[in-house]
Amino acid sequence: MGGLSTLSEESQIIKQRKQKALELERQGIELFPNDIRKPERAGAIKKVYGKYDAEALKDVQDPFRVAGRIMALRRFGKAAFASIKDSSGAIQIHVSRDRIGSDNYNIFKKFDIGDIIEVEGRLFRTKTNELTIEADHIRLVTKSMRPLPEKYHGIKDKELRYRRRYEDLVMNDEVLETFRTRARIVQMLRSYFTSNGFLEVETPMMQSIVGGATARPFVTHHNALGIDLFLRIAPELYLKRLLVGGCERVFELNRNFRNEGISIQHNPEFTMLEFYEAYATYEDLMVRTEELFAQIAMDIKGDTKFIYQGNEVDMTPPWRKMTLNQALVEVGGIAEKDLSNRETLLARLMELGVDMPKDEVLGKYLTKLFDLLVEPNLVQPTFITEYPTDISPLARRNAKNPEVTDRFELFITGREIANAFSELNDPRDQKMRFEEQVANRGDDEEIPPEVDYDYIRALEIGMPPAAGEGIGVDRLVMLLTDSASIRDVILFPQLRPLSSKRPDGKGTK
RNA sequence: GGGCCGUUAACUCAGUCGGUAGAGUAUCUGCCUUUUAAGCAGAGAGUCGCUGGUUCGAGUCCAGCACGGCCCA
Repeated sequence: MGGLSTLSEESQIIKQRKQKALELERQGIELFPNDIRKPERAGAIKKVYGKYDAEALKDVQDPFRVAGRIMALRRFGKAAFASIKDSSGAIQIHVSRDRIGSDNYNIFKKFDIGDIIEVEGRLFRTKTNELTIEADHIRLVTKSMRPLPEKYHGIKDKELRYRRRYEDLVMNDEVLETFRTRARIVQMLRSYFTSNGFLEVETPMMQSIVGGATARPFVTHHNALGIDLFLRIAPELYLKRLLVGGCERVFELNRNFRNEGISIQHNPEFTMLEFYEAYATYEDLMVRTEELFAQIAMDIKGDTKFIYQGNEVDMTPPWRKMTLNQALVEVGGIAEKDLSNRETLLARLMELGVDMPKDEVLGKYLTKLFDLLVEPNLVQPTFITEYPTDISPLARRNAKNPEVTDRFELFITGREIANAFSELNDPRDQKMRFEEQVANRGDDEEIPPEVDYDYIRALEIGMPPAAGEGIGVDRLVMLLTDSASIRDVILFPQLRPLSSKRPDGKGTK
């Protein structure tokens, strides 16, 4: 696509625009002035005077001064209408030669769609009853050297929208709306935890030993220390060190990095909220999660029931709870007697087109089958509990059945949104599980290659009984903004660079 | 990693059976002082993603590659 070239300087439109800019400059017009006083906001003016009819506006003597981007321009020789957009909304202006004088009007004639301008004048209503500013003064604020996308269809190509989010934001108002909602959700999460006595902290993004999740990390190198560092895949082990240190309620709201595939619900860097609460169990966290999510839904949607991608989601507590095995039987159609039968599980996986090694722990087979057969069907909020211990190395064993842990994952609209458990705080058990993990690692890059003995040491100092949870913030935002792709809730999602050169000259792959 | 689809003007898109490139918006020129996807008349604007191949001739057919989307793993 021609539009994807980095700077298509040759385009005649751009040449013409630069030419016009030069002409304005020669006439002594500043193209990028820096003495614009803070303008009034289009949205605020509309909010107040939207109620005034033509008669009432005649009594409003005060002029209003706005600044914004010209989004539409309809010229008629000696007068023109334009739509001026700022971050609060758009307002129409009317510019006539008789009112601003022919010198100024000739300058205005050189303004283009996309330019940012300042306009001052009184309000009136047009024949078609649109609230409009009759310009007394008009001034260029920032010259635009490049044409905006088509005014009616805007910018639709998803690749262009993600690569040039600035243009997407200019053209598609709902984009800013989505990110405003995102900001509100983040703010609500933060204030929920803060007001419940949780301390917000920041723990290392660069870690010398990865941990806290099963995922391939990004590797970087610290020159002065002469060591490789990993971008964190989770903050968990540091937050639990803080529990040891006496921070009984902590949370961190920040980015994690996982060196894995990119998909409609995966971005290499994503935002996670992790919180830890001493003297609580995973069952307490279920209640907390219900309360928190219902509260956010009420605030954003005005209801705990809302539509996501055509399906109604009902977040009214309490939510459905099932054990992993129950879900596999009832939703996944696995026979109960097969749940511990490696051969039949493997055979079923083969049927589904998944070839897994024969020597994996049973939990891997069960969760893989769950991913395929159950997860997509969990549309309404559902807590899945009793995850096998062999795939939950940081979770506390269930008191009655040590083969499973006191853990849940939360699924909504067929996606994992949260993962929580009562924390393992017995350093002996933790050490055993870590060492076993590392011993069986092979060359699995998703498993840390070394045991974090300092974390064991911390547990030996003593971590109070606690429960912790991670919430996928991007996915929560997707749910509440009815976004189909994680890229729609991340301002600058990761894409392959357009022209990255490899040493072998073969392009980017 | 696999499958399907896409990539043509700044943007949104057509392009038939293989015959040498089209529209709308935007831009430029002219007309136009109440329009709102303003209107009317005219003009300019293209490495048809890239590289090869088949052919007298390729946007179109074939192969490879790049980037993206969706689905699967």
